[in-house]
Amino acid sequence: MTLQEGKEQFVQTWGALGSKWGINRTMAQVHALLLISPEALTASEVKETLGISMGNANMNLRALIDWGLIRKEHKLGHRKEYYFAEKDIWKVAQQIIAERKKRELTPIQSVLSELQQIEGEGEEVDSFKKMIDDLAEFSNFADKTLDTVATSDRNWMVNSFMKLLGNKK
Amino acid sequence: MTLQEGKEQFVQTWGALGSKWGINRTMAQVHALLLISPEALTASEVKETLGISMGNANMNLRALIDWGLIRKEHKLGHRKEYYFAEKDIWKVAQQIIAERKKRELTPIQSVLSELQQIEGEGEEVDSFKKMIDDLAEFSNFADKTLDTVATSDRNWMVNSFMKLLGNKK
DNA sequence: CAGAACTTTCAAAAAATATTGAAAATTCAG
DNA sequence: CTGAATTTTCAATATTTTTTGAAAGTTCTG
Repeated sequence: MTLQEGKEQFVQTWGALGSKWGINRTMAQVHALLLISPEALTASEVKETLGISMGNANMNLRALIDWGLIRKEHKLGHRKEYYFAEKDIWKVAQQIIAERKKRELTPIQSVLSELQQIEGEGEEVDSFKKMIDDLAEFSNFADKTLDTVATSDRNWMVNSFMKLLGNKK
Repeated sequence: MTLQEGKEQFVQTWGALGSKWGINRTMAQVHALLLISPEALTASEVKETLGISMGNANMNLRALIDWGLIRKEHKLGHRKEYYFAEKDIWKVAQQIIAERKKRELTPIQSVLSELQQIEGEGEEVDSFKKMIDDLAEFSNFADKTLDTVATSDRNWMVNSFMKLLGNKK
């Protein structure tokens, strides 16, 4: 397999993975492309490489900036904007965790608190409340765990989990 | 908020969450419905409650069985099949983790090993290989961590992560 | 400051995904 | 076994999501 083939397969694979996780396939491909690009790229280069329209390239680049996964760069003497990705995979993971937590976990927690307020008594109400309580407890656990992971450095992560693995039995 | 309203909002919310995570909205709603249903339900009841077709109900129920999140039950003297969900949220989480790991992480790891085989030399090849290596290392870490989480009981999970949180600083 | 280069927006079109409904298959009571 | 009840399948349809492309906006050079 040549470098070129490898890069293409990587972009495809990353795109497929993204779409399984509720992330736009093209956005994931743009991210993949920038991850393996040593140099910052222009929107036009992204457009050409992936065979997408300018508007599409632009929208997905902006979405990636919103996610904190890539940044813009002005090159002196150049008119165009250059885009480059955070290359440290551990930081990438932390950023994704932090964003999804903010976008999804927090709203769920607020819905769960509301649902804990339902009125009425009886077996049915109790069992509903039990499920909501369990979910709230679980999401609390997830919240704390993800916070810890998302604010830790790589060495801490690896060490702690290795310890965890060792302790288990 | 009444029980009925609460149940409806829960089903809606769970459906919306699922669709953000690459899970069919209706499948997530069916799951939500069974999670908060003290009794096992027939496909017809699911169809009626969610206002979907029989075919759709059937397909999503089967998908949930494939995911190991619900099971069928034959009731003596009844012709119909009854469906019920695993209610222990920690087990549900473990099941989802185990399934997604099997369906997504494993295939990615195999692609990454292939990509480590690319030929050629030079700066560009080295930086590509570096990224692939980093991803492989990360996915290994994720694999082990998720394995640990997915095979542990709830108390072990809570305790360990609480320790982890305590140790951090 | 004019206008070329580049970026952004967004309504319309295309593509991908989910749903229906009707037919086929299966199951089981009588 | 028979046939009514129920479940399953899947091609056609509907819905949702993504992409395009053209127009508007912005920026910066000369």
